[in-house]
This record gives sequence, C-alpha cells and structure tokens, in this order.
Amino acid sequence: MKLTTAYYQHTDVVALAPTFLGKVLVTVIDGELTSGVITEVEAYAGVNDKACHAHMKKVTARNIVMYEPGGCLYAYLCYGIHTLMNIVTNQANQADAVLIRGIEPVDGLAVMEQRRGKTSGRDFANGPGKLSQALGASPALTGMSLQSDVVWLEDRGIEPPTDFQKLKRVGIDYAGEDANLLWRFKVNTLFGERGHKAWCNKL
DNA sequence: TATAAGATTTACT
DNA sequence: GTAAATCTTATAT
Repeated sequence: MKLTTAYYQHTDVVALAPTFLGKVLVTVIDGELTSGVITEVEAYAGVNDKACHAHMKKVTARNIVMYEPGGCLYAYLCYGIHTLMNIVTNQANQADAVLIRGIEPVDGLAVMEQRRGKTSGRDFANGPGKLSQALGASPALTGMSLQSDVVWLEDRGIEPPTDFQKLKRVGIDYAGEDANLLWRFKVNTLFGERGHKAWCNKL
C-alpha cells in the first residue's frame, strides 16, 4: 500500500530518512511499471543545511517544489547527465528532502535492464543517477504527488532494517562542516545478487 | 548574454 | 586512482 501524505510530513527529516530503507519505490513511465527496494538514502534539512539546495531560504525555479508540503517528488538534472530523485518531506515552507541513493530491483526488471543498457547484478542501481535511469525518471516528474499513479512509495511489510550504517554524505565538499554530518543511511547486508534474492523472498 | 560549477557515472591509465 | 562526459542552473557582467 502507498505511504500516506501524513507519513511524508514528519517534521524531523533526519529521523524520517532511515525509515525509507526497506520501502519500495515504484514508477509507471510509458506504461511500464518498475520498482525497487530502497537501500540507501540521504537527508537534506532545508534552510539550515549548507548542502541543501534550499539553504538560506534560497528559492529558484529548480528547487521551488521543496517548499511544498511533504509528499511530492523533486527530480533534477545533475552534471547535465543524471536525474536525481528526492522525496520532499516536512510541512509547507519547510524545504526538507530525502535523496534516494540506491535500490534493489523488484518489478519490471527487464524494462530496467533495457533502460540501463546492462543486465542486473551488483552495481546495477546503487547510485542516484543509476536508479533514476532504471526507473525511467526525469526532471519532468518534479512536483508529482506521491499519491499519484506515476510515482510513489509502498510499504510491503518489510521490517525496517536496524543494521544500517550512518555515513557522511558524499559529493558535497562545498558544504563546509555540514559535509561531515552523518546523514547518509545505507543498508549493509542486502546488496548484490544475494541481497536481491533476500529481498524478493520477503516480498 | 556569458561563465562557472554541480547531491555523478563511466572509462581509462 | 584520475579524468572526461555533458548541459542545466545559478550567478555575474
């Protein structure tokens, strides 16, 4: 079942982010349903976070959607090549978001392999640009409600992992001391071929 | 209008 | 381990 709007509007994004681990991210693009279990996320905490696009209440055409109430998608292009998928959280005008950094494929594997131009296995969707490509996501999805039938998160009854690592966020060296915050959450044990089977057995 | 930099990935040495 | 690919966005003239 889809996660509710109230779930996304939790006011503490750093506490909320690790609860996305084990949830299933689903997209329906061009009539093809694809999905994957979330294995890695990062929290971005609005105006007080130097690494966040909304730091210092900055508002641009790109990041305006971060100020919406929690429960919609923020997808943008990075390095001109890669789409990065974020879940907007918290209340209106609280510009928090959770970056999805890794998934394990579940549904529509053949479609995802075609989009990626690779066969599945280790390193198939363990990066924000990779999983977005696999799921067919593009910046055009920005602002889409997670209650829509295009993109959403599902709870399929997987126990929230307790053995995740807390790590420094990556790729944000420009953020000064905020680059040292342990706001990246990664599941350790369920990666690669073995991990994929372990997830599917639970679903 | 022009320029610099980026929440990355991939290939190559 | 290092560097290239690649283009939108943001900021400065």
